[in-house]
Amino acid sequence: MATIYQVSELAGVSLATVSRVMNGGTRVSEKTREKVTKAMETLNYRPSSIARSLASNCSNSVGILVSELHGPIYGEMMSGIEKQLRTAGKHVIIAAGHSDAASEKDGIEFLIDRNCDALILHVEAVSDEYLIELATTKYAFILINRYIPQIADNCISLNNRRGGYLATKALLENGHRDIAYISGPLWKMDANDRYLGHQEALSEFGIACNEALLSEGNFQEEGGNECMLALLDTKIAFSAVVCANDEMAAGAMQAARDRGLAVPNDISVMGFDNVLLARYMYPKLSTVNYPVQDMGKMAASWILKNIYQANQPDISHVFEPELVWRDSVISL
Amino acid sequence: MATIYQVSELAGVSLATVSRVMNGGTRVSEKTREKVTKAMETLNYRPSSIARSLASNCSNSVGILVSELHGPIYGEMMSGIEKQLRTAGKHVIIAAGHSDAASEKDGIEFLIDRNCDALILHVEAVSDEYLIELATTKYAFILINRYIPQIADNCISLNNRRGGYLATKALLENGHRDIAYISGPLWKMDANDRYLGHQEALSEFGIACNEALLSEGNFQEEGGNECMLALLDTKIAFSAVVCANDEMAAGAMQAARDRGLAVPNDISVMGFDNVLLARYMYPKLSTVNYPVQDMGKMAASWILKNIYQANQPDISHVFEPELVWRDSVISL
DNA sequence: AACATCAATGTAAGCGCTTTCATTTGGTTT
DNA sequence: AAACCAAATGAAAGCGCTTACATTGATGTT
Repeated sequence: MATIYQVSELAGVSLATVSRVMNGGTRVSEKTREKVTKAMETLNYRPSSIARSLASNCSNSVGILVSELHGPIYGEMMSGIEKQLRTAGKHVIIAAGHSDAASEKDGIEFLIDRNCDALILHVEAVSDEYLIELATTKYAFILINRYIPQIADNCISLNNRRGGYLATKALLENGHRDIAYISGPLWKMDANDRYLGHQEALSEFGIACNEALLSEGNFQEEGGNECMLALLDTKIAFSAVVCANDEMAAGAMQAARDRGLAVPNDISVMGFDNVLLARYMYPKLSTVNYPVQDMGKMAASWILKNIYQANQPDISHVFEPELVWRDSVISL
Repeated sequence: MATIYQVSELAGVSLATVSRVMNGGTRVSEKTREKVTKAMETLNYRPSSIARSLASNCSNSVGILVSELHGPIYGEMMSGIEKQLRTAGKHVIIAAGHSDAASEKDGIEFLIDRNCDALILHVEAVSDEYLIELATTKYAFILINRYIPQIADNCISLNNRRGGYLATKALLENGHRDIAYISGPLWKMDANDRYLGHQEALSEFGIACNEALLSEGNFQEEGGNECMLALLDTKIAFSAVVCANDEMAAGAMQAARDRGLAVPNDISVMGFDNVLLARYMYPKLSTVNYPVQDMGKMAASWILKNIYQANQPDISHVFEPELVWRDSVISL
């Protein structure tokens, strides 16, 4: 591996000059720039990103922590982030947090120890306080899918409440009046917001929210299944169920079928997130779109702008969901 | 940020000693080890991974290039890799190759420029020659899901042929005799191998392979859909179709339904890969399991063993697929 | 012609570690 | 008590860059 030293020697200039032509910025005469460039090519010179990092105190790396590397949401998110960041010559170091507080902290520490210039965090278990402290005292990061008022500028989130509202409103507008709800764990803010939106839509249509028609799930297929069964067991009639995410909707559909109910004819099902599999389900799932890839891109932009002083369009901190109409809901 | 220098000062020892206690290995008296450890804690010392990398000529990072960060397969794969590598204190830098030769080369260069100690590559467009040259002259890497005889030790792949064989054999054993096949792009080795397995099973049962019942798709849902339509249009009767991956199976099922055929009663559908969505489809898809997460882990082990001299169990280079029996196939 | 100015280039001091080699230390041996 | 030895420690030279500051040499000014 050729070093900058050998380049400088071959080109007959000083180290500083080589460094200058590498980094573009400062003025170097056209003649020497050419000499140096040619020397670099001859030697097939590759600057050592590590040495640069040490000398410049900037690693050009950003860490990203997601709950799981698999799973429908995270892939999209990382995809958006990577695209944006690689274009800018930054690289992405990944780690998984597994939705567990200790493990999430671990992941954050790990990334910090890796000298990332900044972090993109999708964490759900770690406390607000921890994050607030991290933000104010130590490290640059942006939070995806979470909103903490005290550090609002570090947050990029979805308007979950509006999403919940849209889902239920769509059902309402199509004649449904008895609507069950399968929520995520209500201690999670997004789950809670989505449910709030549901209530809002109901009350807008003058319908009392029947607590008996709420079942709290775990955001997973099997939870959706169980909740649906529980709902059916109440013997309270309902013509539609809205699920706080698509996986649970899949489980709910399955449960309905197992009880001999047809979707959507006997019961309409609404999802949330619009993950890939929503399109693959049968019937295709009506759901609410969560523009997670765009949000990933935006997070990357935030970092480019705030950490690397790059020009970037304005940052949106809250994204709006949209209804996606497919086949799992009928009009009454 | 405290540096090693401050630690050495506070502990009253030399830099070298601090370095020694950090790196465990060499002998340091218990007393000084304690002094140093305490000093580190007091100062909340974090070694700079960058400085260490520069000095030790080892970045402790491994680059991973996948076709897409989203998509059902890659998430699982990265998940396996990350788990394994992080446990060993290595970090993972990701990049996407987008199944395009130029873009894949780009990604590889990018990762090399990032001073990765080794690479894990899931590439499909780049040529064998390029990879052979890379392997022999320049860089350490392991290939996932690809087999190149000349550099077999750098490859971890699935026995695709056997998978194809298993899929068709299962159908055969359940009484199906007229079996259509929707393949992936046959220039891709995995697609071709799967098809070869299909033929093998047929001939084992003494059935001639009818070329008219082969339709070449693109490994995507919409391709599966089109192929199925084409197959149906031939008017040749068949009671089952095996698809070279699950996405195409989803498309095929959709197409069958659009033509008024029930799955599995009128037609059985077999997939391949056992991606997450196979479980979510309706009916649940019978398929062939592709243990991609384990393969990711194995790739990581290979690197740990070969690059970092860690103790690791023996490396398997080819993984065996297994049949997953679900609801999309009936017995005749 | 003497001087100020400024772009182009060079010098050298780090950045925070690892590692080789030399030195010190304290316990054993005789 | 002298001599010896291994274990513990220290000194210092890098690793391959960036960058503040110094130097050089054209050019323009008076």
